[in-house]
Amino acid sequence: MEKKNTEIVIIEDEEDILELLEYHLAKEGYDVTGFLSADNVERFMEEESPALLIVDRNLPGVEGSEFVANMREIGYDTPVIFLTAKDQESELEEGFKRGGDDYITKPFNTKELLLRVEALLRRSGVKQSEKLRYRDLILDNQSRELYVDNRKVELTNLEYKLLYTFVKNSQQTLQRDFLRDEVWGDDSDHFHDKTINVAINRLKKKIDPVGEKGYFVPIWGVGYKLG
Amino acid sequence: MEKKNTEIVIIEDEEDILELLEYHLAKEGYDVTGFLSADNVERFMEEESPALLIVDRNLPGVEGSEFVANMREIGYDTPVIFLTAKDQESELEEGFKRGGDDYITKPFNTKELLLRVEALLRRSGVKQSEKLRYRDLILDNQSRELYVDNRKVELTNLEYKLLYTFVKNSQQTLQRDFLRDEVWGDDSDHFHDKTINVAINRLKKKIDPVGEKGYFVPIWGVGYKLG
DNA sequence: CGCTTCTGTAATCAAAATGTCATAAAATGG
DNA sequence: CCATTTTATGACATTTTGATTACAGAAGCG
Repeated sequence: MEKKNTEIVIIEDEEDILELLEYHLAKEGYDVTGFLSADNVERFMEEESPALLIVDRNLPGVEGSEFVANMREIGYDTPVIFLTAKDQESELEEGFKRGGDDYITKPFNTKELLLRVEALLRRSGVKQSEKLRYRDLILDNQSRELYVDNRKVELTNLEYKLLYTFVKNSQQTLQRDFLRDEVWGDDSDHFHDKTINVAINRLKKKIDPVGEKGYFVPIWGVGYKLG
Repeated sequence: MEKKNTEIVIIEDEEDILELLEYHLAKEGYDVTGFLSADNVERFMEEESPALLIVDRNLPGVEGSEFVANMREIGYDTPVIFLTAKDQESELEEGFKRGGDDYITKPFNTKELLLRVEALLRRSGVKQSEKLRYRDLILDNQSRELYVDNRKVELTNLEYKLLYTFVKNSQQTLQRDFLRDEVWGDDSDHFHDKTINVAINRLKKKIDPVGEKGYFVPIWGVGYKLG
């Protein structure tokens, strides 16, 4: 999912709705944190810097719009989507005026919510970095991170370059010479025969420790290709 | 009105609605230019750079969403509000996917439209926030001050630039070359390998003397990223 | 000037990554 | 099925890189 690392905070006192939201957003690949009240949200934001807030207008204790107004005052410009049960214009207006960026009325359509979330994130400049994917691998060149089946896997520089080269040229069989030039650099003198084997072996173990995925298929006498 | 000089373009083939929109938006102080079709809009945008487009989805000739998609393709990222007569989810989705930023269904409530316009303009950077945040760090570019967990911390010029570069590009892994260009300047010849290490080390000690926050994560052989 | 502060350089150490080698396993061609 | 070639794997050695500290030149400032 391309939204990895995008954190979303939801503040909603109705537990059912909170869970529903968490479920759908998490399914889209967002990192979601839910709160039943605005109480500890500020502290959380200091620690995590979420990209988006989804806030119920009618919260117990501090009103949702009031909370957002406070956030704005102390300098946060995190985008906000308000949830509002009623469809009254005055409330709606107040929400916007206090610094909300969008709102949606309950009961809401999940798809619409997701679209609004996406649009708001795009608007607010959350970088949708270009991502390469192959099967369940996702390479994020912006942050130089690899996700395997949505789990982050740490790679060394060499491993990353190697995997990148393969994913960039999936479909093709990559010859050893090609890999040497592309990954190690043409200048590489004294290139040991088995260096590539070892490197691929290490990479394989990191992205598929069990060895059931068969990402790399050796082409005898030629090189490797993705499988 | 503080919206003076903010130009808005409306493309709407129903003349009544166009006039209505022009009237209300002009009353709010925007500079409004209406078009009955998308025909001459591109030329207009080249000359005027409006801050916002309001586009009917169902235009004669070129479709509204198609028009916007074209605009995006040739590089415009002007925010767009779509007007759509129908309430079909598929259409809705298509509009968002093609790069529109919001939509509103006809018949619409004028007040809501105005609120959306306001929110969208605010979000798209008409109003700049001078504060940059990351977790519990607050960088105030106005005064060049840094607050860590609401305590002011003095930074040297270099340190500020360095930290600013990181916060501005949180999410990303910043390569050493990039940092050198960005913080030290491209002219910097004879750049010692470890200069960046030392600079980051000093910065780390200032903003996190205990060393428990882990702001900077080294990416081996590449650079650093915020963690 | 003389002082302080900032910042680059160098040296040392530790950790991580990568290369090399030895051996096992697998594929190929008779 | 065997001999040969190629690849896989694990252990070890080497190299590269980063953290940290100390030092010294440079820049600002009174």
